[in-house]
Amino acid sequence: MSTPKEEADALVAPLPLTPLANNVSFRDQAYAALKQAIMDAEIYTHTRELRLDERQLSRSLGVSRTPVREAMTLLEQEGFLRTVPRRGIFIVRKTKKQIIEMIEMWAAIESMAARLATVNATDAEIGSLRTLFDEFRTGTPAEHIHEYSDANIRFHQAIIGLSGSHLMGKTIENLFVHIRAIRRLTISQSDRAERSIVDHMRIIEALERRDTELAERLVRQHSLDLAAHVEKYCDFLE
Amino acid sequence: MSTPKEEADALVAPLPLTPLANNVSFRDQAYAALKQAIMDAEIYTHTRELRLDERQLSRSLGVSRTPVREAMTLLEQEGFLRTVPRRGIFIVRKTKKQIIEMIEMWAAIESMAARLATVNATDAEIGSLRTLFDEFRTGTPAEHIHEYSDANIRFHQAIIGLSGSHLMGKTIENLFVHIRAIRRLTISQSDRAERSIVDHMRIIEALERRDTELAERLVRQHSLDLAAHVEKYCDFLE
DNA sequence: TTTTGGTATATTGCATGCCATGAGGCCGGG
DNA sequence: CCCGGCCTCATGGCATGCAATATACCAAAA
Repeated sequence: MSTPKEEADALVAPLPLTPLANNVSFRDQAYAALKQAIMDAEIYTHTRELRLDERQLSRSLGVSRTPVREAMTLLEQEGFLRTVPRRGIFIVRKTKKQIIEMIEMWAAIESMAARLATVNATDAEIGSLRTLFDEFRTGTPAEHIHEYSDANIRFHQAIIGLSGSHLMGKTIENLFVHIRAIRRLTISQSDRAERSIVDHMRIIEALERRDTELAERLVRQHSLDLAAHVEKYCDFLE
Repeated sequence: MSTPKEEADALVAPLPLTPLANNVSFRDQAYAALKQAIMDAEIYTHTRELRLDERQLSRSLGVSRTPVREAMTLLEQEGFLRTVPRRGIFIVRKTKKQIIEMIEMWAAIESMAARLATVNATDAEIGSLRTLFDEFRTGTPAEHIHEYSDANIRFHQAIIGLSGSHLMGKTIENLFVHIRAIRRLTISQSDRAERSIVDHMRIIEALERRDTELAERLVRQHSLDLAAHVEKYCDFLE
């Protein structure tokens, strides 16, 4: 015989359902689609200007202009687009100075993240870096630049993750969209790939030894080296 | 007698004009107005939830909902608002953890800015910090907390400015909107104001001596001290 | 009294149409 | 050939109306 309480429990049917996906508004979908399209555009491999059209995009996405406009408003604030009234909406190509600023900002954030990681992360979390590192090392740089570059970025994002700072993760994410676009153009130059592997190994060791100052310095220097490299050899970026 | 080349040069009239300010769309005006209103809302001095209404705001601003919506889309992405479909739009009150993350990010950026400043800034630019410092010191903390706090923030923004990084300036600007809101609540506690003056003086001296490592360390520690203070004494933040 | 179902209301999401504007083409004059 | 004025229309900015739905309230049944 069941008590009233038990009957009630049986009736509410505690099926473990996921709360449906509420945040898939057309605006957010358009935002994601446009951002992906911009990332895939390989904007630094050619020089013609890339113009978008609200109406055409809304037709392509099958929604009205309003959510597309709102998505483009977001992308404009993030620095991916620039809208000029009555001229069009253009994909922004970053100048060399802007890219260097982004790399310096990356250096600032990731070095602080490394500092925090030596204090906050568990040994297991730090240890997981070695997995990513293997992934990174085994990708033969010259042949699989895409996979190599992506593994590289995942490694750095993992360090940010170790800091436990959600804000840093979110900020770096957008920077990497830009940096990734030019990284493929720089990673194959000189012996940067080889040196990256050494740098990454040293960073892991410093984190494992909880050497706060060293980890911070190594991470910072690794990024600033890239900035210096871009400064010297990437004049093709305007 | 002038050559044709010289005549041409004379005709082009190289007046250094600014490209006019075209960005005064209703959307941008609404964005500025709303952001200011949020900053003035003193959201941390009371606990009731703050809801906004699209239509009421559009009536207040004298425009339609569309530009207001786009402005709110921006503010939502910047973390000032949170919209819940068919519920309303709410001003976000940051949790203690989020505020600490913002202060850590501030520490990351400003310490890197100090590093860059020791390399890039001119003596005159660094010297201008002393002006701000006097402004900061003469504001008697206990009596004019607002002016004091604003002068404080201007000092830190000036350091970011010395780095020459536009990106860092823009990023810090939004962080400070949040940090300013709680700074007034913390600056009067203990002897933080007195120590800030000492810290600022040491930072200026390190910059003047172009001591990259020291300047970076002092700036970082100054910010991280605030983070630790908030961690210890600001439990009222949720 | 408690619960359940229905309905009114409030509020955002989206679609659509109009408008102001200026970029670019065209033409006529020099 | 060059230049300036005019016209057209593409295009982003904005206003507005409809749709969807979360919430509150109420009435009726258990």
